[in-house]
Amino acid sequence: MLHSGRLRLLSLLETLGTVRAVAETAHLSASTVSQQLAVLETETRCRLLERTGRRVRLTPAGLLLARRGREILDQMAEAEAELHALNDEPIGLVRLGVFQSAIYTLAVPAATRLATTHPRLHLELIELEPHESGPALRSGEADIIVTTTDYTGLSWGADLELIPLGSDQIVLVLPPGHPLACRTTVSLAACKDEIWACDRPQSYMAELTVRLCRESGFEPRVACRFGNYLMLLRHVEAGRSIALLPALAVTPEHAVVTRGLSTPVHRNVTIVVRRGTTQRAAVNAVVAALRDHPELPALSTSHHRLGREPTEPPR
Amino acid sequence: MLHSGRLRLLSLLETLGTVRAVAETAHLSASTVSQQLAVLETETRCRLLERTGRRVRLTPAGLLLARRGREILDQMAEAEAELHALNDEPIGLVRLGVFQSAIYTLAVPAATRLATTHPRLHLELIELEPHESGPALRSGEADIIVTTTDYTGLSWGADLELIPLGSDQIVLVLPPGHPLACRTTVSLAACKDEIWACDRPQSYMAELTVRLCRESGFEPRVACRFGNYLMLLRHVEAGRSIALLPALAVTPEHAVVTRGLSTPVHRNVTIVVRRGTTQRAAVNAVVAALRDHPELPALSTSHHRLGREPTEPPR
DNA sequence: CTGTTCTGTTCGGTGAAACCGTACAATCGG
DNA sequence: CCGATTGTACGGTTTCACCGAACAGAACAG
Repeated sequence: MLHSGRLRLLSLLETLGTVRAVAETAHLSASTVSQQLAVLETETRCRLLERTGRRVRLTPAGLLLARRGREILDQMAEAEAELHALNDEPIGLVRLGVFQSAIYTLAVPAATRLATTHPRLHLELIELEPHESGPALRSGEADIIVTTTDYTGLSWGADLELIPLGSDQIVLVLPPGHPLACRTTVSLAACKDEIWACDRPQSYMAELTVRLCRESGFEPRVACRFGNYLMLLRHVEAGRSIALLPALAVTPEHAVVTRGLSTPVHRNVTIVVRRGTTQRAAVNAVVAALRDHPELPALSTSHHRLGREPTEPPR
Repeated sequence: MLHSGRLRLLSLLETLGTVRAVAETAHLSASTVSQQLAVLETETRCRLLERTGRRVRLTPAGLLLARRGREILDQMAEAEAELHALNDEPIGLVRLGVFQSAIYTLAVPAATRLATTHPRLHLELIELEPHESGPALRSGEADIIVTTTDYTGLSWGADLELIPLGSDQIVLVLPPGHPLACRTTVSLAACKDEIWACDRPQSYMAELTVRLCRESGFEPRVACRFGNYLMLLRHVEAGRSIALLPALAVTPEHAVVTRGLSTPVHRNVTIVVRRGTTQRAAVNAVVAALRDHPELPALSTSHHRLGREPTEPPR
C-alpha cells in the first residue's frame, strides 16, 4: 500500500519542481525528501524521478502518481473536513428510541421542527418501550432514548447520561358520558367494578395499572390487552372499557374524557444518551428539540416517583 | 494528514467488526491495532470507536471515516495499478523527435500503424533537427529521437542508448529532363556550374552540401535556403535549381529525378533514447514501430560514415 | 455463583523508520 | 576557475510501529 506522506512529497515535487523547495515547504531536510522519494520508487518498483543535470524531473510514471496522489490527498482532506463537520454541525443519522405514548405528542413534533431547522439531520424514530430502550441504547441501536427512570428493572450506569424532561401524569380515560366523568378527580377505588383496557402483559403500563388497582383494593377485570394505544383508546371510546394511560398518549382527537386520580400519579420522563455522545452537534440538536415542546400539554415538573431513584444523578 | 495504514485498519474494523479479526487479517497483534486506532482518534480529534461491552463499535464519525477511507484505499490501489500498467502496457504520452526528412517517410507511417495497434498510446511528433534533438532528449522535451550519429557536434553519453536504424543515401535531386539525369550516378564535380537549393545556414544538410561540393573542388552557387524540404523540392521541380537531399526526404509525388553520387554518401540514421526509458512498454512499442518500415525504400545497412564514430557503442 | 473464555486495552521493551546535519559530486553561472 | 546551487550518500539520533505479557470487563457454561 502507498504511504500518504511520501505521496505528498511527490505531489509537492511536481508543483515545486525541486527537492529543496519541497523540503522547505514540508519543513524537512533535503536529504529526507530525497530518501523518502527513493523509498517510494522501491515501493512502487517504478522509476518516478529522472536525474537530469543538477536537478530532477518526473518520469511519466512519476507524473501520473503525483497527480493521482494529489487527488488522493485532496480526498483525505475532504474526509477529514467531513469528519469535523459531523461533530460541529447537526448532520448525519440520529436514532431516537421513544416509548409509544410519547411518539405522536413528543417525538413527531420534535422531528417535524428538526426537519425544517436542520434539513441535513436525519432523525430515525424507533418505538422502544422502557424495558427495551436501555439495552438498545447501550448496544447502539439507538443514540437517544426517551424513557422513564421509574422503571424498576434497569440501572443507569455511569456510561449513560440522564437529561430530565418532565413528568407525565397518569390519567383515567373514560368514555364520554361515563358516570365517573362528573368529578374533576377520581379515586381508583371507585372503579373497582369497571371493565379495563390495558397494555399487553409484562408491559410497563399493564404492570402499573394492576399495581395501582391492587393498592386500591381490587383486581381489575381486563377486557382487552392491546399494545397499540390508539386501538386501546378506540375501545374506551366505544364504551367497552376504561383505562389508565399516560396523559401524553391521549390526543384531543379522541372522543374520550380524561380525569386525574385523586391521589395523583406521575411518571418521570427522561432523555438518556450515551456519555460522550453529547459532543455531537446532531445529538444535542435532537435533545434540544425534545426539551422544547411548545404545543405540548405542559409536563409538570413536580412528580411523585413510582420506582426507586436513578442510581446516577443526572450530573 | 491521515495515515493510510491506520485508515486501512479502521476500514477493516468496519467490515470485520472486531479488533482481533482485524489484527489477524492485517498480520498484526491486537494491541497494535488498538494502539493505531487510538492514534487515529487523537489525530482526527474525534471519537471513532465506542467501547460497548467487551467489543467495540464504530461511532457515526468512525463509520464515515471508515467508508471514506475505503474509497481512498481503493483509489490508491487503482493508482498503483495504473502505474504498473503504464510500464507494462503501451499507453501514455511518448514524444518523438524526428529530423524533417524522416517525418513523412518514417515517423508518420509509424505513427499511423501505432494508432491502430495501440490506440491508448499517444504519440507526439516533434520536428527536431540533429543539432537540436540531443539536448531535447536529455532535457526531457522528447522521449525518443531519430537523428544521425554522423553529426559532428555532439557526444552521446552513457546515459543515452543508441539503436541503429539504417543508413540514408544522400542523392542528387534534379528537375525532370535535366541533362545530368541521363546517367545512373552523377559525379558532384559535374555539377560545379549548377545553381543550388539547400537547407538554411548552419543546418546539417546545408553544411554537408557545402562540404561535399568543396571536396569536389567548387563553391556551390546557392539560389535559395529553405528549412522546408517540400518548398525546396518545389524549387527544384520548377527547374530553378538542383539539390543534395537525403533519399528519405524525396517522396514519389514530386516531379523530380534522383540520382546517386558516383562516390556514394550515406548518413547513419539512429534512434536514441534515455537509458532506462526502454523499460516503458510504450517507448518500446514506438521504437519497434520505427524499426519496422515495410513501405520504406530500404535503408541499406552498409554505410560510409561521414563523421566520427559515436563515443559509445550501441551495446 | 464461579471459573473459563472471549473481548479490548495498558504497559515496558525492541527494532525499524524517519529524520537531521554534514560531506560530497555534479551542474550552472560568472 | 570559483562560488552558488543542485541532488545524493553516510553516520547518528529520535520517533514510531510493533510485540508479548499482563490486565479488566463481559459473556457464557457448568
